[in-house]
Amino acid sequence: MAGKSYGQFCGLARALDVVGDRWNLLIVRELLIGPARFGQLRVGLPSIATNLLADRLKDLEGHGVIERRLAEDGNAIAYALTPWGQQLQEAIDALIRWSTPVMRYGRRADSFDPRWLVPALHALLADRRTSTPVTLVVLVDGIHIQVAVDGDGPHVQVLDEPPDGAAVLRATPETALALAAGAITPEHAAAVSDNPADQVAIHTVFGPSFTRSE
Amino acid sequence: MAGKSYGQFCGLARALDVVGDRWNLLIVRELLIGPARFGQLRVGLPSIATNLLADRLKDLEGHGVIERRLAEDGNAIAYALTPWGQQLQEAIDALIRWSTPVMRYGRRADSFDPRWLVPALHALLADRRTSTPVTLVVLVDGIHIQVAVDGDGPHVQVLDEPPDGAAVLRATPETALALAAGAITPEHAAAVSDNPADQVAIHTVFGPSFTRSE
DNA sequence: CCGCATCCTCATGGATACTG
DNA sequence: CAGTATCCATGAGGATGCGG
Repeated sequence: MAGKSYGQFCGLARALDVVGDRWNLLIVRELLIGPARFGQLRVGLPSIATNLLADRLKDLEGHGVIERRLAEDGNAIAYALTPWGQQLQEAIDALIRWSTPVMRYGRRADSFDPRWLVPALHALLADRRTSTPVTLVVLVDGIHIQVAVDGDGPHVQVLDEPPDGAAVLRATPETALALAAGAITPEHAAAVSDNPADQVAIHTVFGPSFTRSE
Repeated sequence: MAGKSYGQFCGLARALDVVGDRWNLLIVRELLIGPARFGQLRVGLPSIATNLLADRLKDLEGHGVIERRLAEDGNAIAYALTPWGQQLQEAIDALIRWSTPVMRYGRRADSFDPRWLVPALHALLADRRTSTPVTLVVLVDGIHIQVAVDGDGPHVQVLDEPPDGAAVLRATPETALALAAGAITPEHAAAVSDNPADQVAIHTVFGPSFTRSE
């Protein structure tokens, strides 16, 4: 059921023994966005075979990376990361940052789920700090993604319903990524917004990467 | 030859399209220690099939992660990381740090190469900074590993020949890892050394993890 | 020896049908 | 909806061959 161990007394090899099998880190990515049920995982992992998803979930649970819970609606099962599993965010962030050269090629024929911007924005904005908290909502493909930056760093989450009164930046996936990666300037992106208040949030979140005091 | 793409417009998925196949990150780990020839890679990757190693090297070269060079001795081929490939260190560091819970089980029946302590020590000491540079040599299984910490962080490398005059800590693999991970105190390790000068270096390198000014 | 290429076997992944 | 069972395609693992 599980992949074969490398049999090496090495941290990297042992980490890969746990999460190195195909699909495993993508499942963790999905659960990093939030707890999910089997069917929801299938949506975020189009093209995974159901038997593989079931196998991987068992493996990850057995290794202590994820756990089964009761879903909010009572009797169904939901999967969620354990504290140890959540600590994979640092590694996933690093891999996402490393991938920026191959993301510049654009979407091509790949599938896309706007919720994937959650880990991406977190990774690319990981070093952001602000003394006064700032919130910006990025609207991509009809999904509202809230990016809040404070003294602890960025906090990114999907909003279930459109916010009112918040600064909103409507963007394509490519634009949102390029902005977070610093490949295009906030000035360029801000042009698409008409609200002056939005401009401040856009510049604060996506501005130069050194620590900002304001 | 190469594994199948996930077909997702997501940084993590694209990163895994490049380095997610079995053995790939372990090959990068070996090259992070230093450029190596085919045969040297086989030593650091016991149990890899030679055709797989050849395949993976082609894949990684094709993706721009590694490159073929002329070895030092002239006409042979050596493999080395490209600048982009070197940037995988951040991700590998994160995976190594994440693996500490599964490293505490000890070596068991796994194979071991003391050179694997190079990425491990780098990962576990990554946040160390000192205003005045400190150098400590860790001797494990007859291999001398130099750990130099300065204002830029730790610099870890294998020494080809024993140093003279430097502080040396003789340790088992488990002890070296536990020390770097903060699982045991420098006092405990320092007991194995008899040289008072060594004690300073041991405490500076392996002491509490907050930034040290001295 | 080193750096692969070829062949063969079998475990794993992938697609689809099926069941509680 | 949440998986399990089945079957086929593919890639890993291991042995061996072979030119430089």
